[in-house]
Amino acid sequence: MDERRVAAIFKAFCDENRIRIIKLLRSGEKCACKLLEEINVTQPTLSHHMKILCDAEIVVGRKEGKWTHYSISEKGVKQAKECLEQLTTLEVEHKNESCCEK
Amino acid sequence: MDERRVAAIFKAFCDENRIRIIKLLRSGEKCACKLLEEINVTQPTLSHHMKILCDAEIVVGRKEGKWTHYSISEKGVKQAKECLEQLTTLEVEHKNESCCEK
DNA sequence: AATACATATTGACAATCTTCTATGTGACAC
DNA sequence: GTGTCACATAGAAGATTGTCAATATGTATT
Repeated sequence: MDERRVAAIFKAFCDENRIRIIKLLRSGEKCACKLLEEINVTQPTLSHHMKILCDAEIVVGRKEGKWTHYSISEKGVKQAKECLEQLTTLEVEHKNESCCEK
Repeated sequence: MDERRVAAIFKAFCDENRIRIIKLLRSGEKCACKLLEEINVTQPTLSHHMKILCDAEIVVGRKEGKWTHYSISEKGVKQAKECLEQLTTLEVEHKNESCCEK
């Protein structure tokens, strides 16, 4: 996965309000109006954050009439975890000798 | 863990150059000068990124004379993984009824 | 069609972030 | 001490992001 995509995924977790939103969604699907009641931003700002969360695929939106119900995407979360794992696992082969020895 | 700290941790993974740096460190400890050769930024910019990575505790620096050797922090990575896990695991209790029903 | 409601989009502004140049600091060699 | 090297810090410029008010879009109701 390229650096650009990785950055986009973890951008979901880089803002305090988005983290609050994710935490709220742990208790299950919620519509935007309910989320709006609980976090202290205007409706367009919430909409903006939901877009970032959906683009990162951490959250999915389900439209139903006038409402949009948001929930945590198990698939997206799995991908984020795998991404974090792959990014931070030390390589056993090709181990570099340290540079700049005394 | 509070939202501010969570955001700081994942900020480590929100920039393309920082992701490149982390990837480079998968092959083992590297000093700043070596990292500088491989990513296309100036020395102060690298220093700035290393500070963010160290603050997030994803990377640790080890000073040795003039040099600083950086490596991935197993402890910090573990914490980030646990944080991601905790943030995205659905709660079984207190399951909310969906709002805004037709 | 007219209205009301839920959400998205636009445009502007402020805050934050990335990057640079210039300079500072600490370690080693002479 | 003087010079050099590796890295950090300060300050400024430009880009990106978060936020809001205003407006648009789409859906249901009357």
